[in-house]
Amino acid sequence: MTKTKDSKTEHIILDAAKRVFQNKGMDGARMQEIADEAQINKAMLHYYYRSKQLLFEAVFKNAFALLAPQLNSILNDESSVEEKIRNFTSNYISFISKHPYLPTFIIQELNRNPDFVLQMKEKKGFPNIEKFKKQIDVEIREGILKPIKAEQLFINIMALNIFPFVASPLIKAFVNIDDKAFKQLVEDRKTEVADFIINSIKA
Amino acid sequence: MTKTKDSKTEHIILDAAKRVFQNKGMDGARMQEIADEAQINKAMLHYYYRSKQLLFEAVFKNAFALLAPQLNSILNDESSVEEKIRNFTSNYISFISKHPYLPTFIIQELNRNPDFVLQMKEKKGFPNIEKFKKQIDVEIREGILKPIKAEQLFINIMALNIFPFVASPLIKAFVNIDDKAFKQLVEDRKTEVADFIINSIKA
DNA sequence: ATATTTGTCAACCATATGGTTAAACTGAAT
DNA sequence: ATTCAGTTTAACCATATGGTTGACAAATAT
Repeated sequence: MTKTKDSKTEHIILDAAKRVFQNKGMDGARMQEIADEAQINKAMLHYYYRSKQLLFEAVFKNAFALLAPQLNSILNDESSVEEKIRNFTSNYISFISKHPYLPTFIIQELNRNPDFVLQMKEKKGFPNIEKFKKQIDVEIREGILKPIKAEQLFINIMALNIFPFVASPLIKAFVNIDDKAFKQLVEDRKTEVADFIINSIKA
Repeated sequence: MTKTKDSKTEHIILDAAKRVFQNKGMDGARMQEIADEAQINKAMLHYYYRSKQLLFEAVFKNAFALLAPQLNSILNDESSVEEKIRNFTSNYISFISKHPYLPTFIIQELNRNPDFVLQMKEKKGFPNIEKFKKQIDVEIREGILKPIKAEQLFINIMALNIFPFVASPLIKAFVNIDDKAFKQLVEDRKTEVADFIINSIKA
């Protein structure tokens, strides 16, 4: 503890802002609503975070920092590709079930402002595919996997895991199920998705 | 032509609104910006569409009506599952490459207002999974496909095809490629994705 | 005890924004 | 030429919104 005030209020604000921003997005969120959510005066938001933009960025970075390690686990772990896929699929779905707004929030805001991702890229710990690429090539050469481009496989893994959360209203409507059935479907995907992928790529 | 004015201005407005709403979303869009985009007085927007909400709904329904038939092709066509998957994957990616904002827009706005999907569900031509379900069960019984739940397969098909467009800024950053390389990657997916799915489900 | 910094609040401000109005223009029908 | 419905515009309006200020309280330091 060198200097960290870490005032309680500051944390309460960030927490309230998280809820509001993740529900409504930057454009839909109102400073007053965040203040109400935090049960605090609106001026406090500016006292601690200066502006809506900066408060938003604090929330965003926070959210991103939560997601990045999840993805790094599949990109940089030491286990075999199959193990990684099984672990990731199960862990990721568990994780997001606890934070269902996270992926939608990040994807939505990144689309709104694509330059934003450049700032993230600077940071250490930003997910990078290089190591994964090498591993895939090795396992293909060893005959464990069928030939596939690491990039495509990675996109597929992300897509199969993340998409259901991002598109849940659409899926619920098309498949014609309620929240409860959807939850079950997602729960089943913890193994379904891994099997689906492995099935496809195993030699 | 019973009564259809279909005034040119009305169309110009809808077109401008499409561009602005699909870029910025309902909350981020400004009526003035739409008016500027249409090179027209702001009052015209209200003259033809009454309110921002109604103009937005016109745009949204329009967008949805464009997407729905694409999905129906995989749900209701007469061809075999494998054919459907190959056709859909190729057609859908071609289609969206021409309208890259469509899926993001629809998903984003549906998340903002999940009740909205209920109104869509009423309409005829709303994608429905029932027929597809039966077909999958038949092909499984015939030994053409490995056992899989139709719902999960459908989600997987949607995910693999749609996700790259929705999450493009994220993917470009992780895979570390520029717009051109991303385009190529997506182009490759026209066959890659179909192969990936078929590989996994074929008995 | 006193001064100083830090935190909190109600009231306020400038501007942006969705929406309205009343007048003017247009072009076809009479 | 006049009328009239439909169209277009500039000027407005009410409200919402991000942000600021100055007074005051509560810690913290001297």
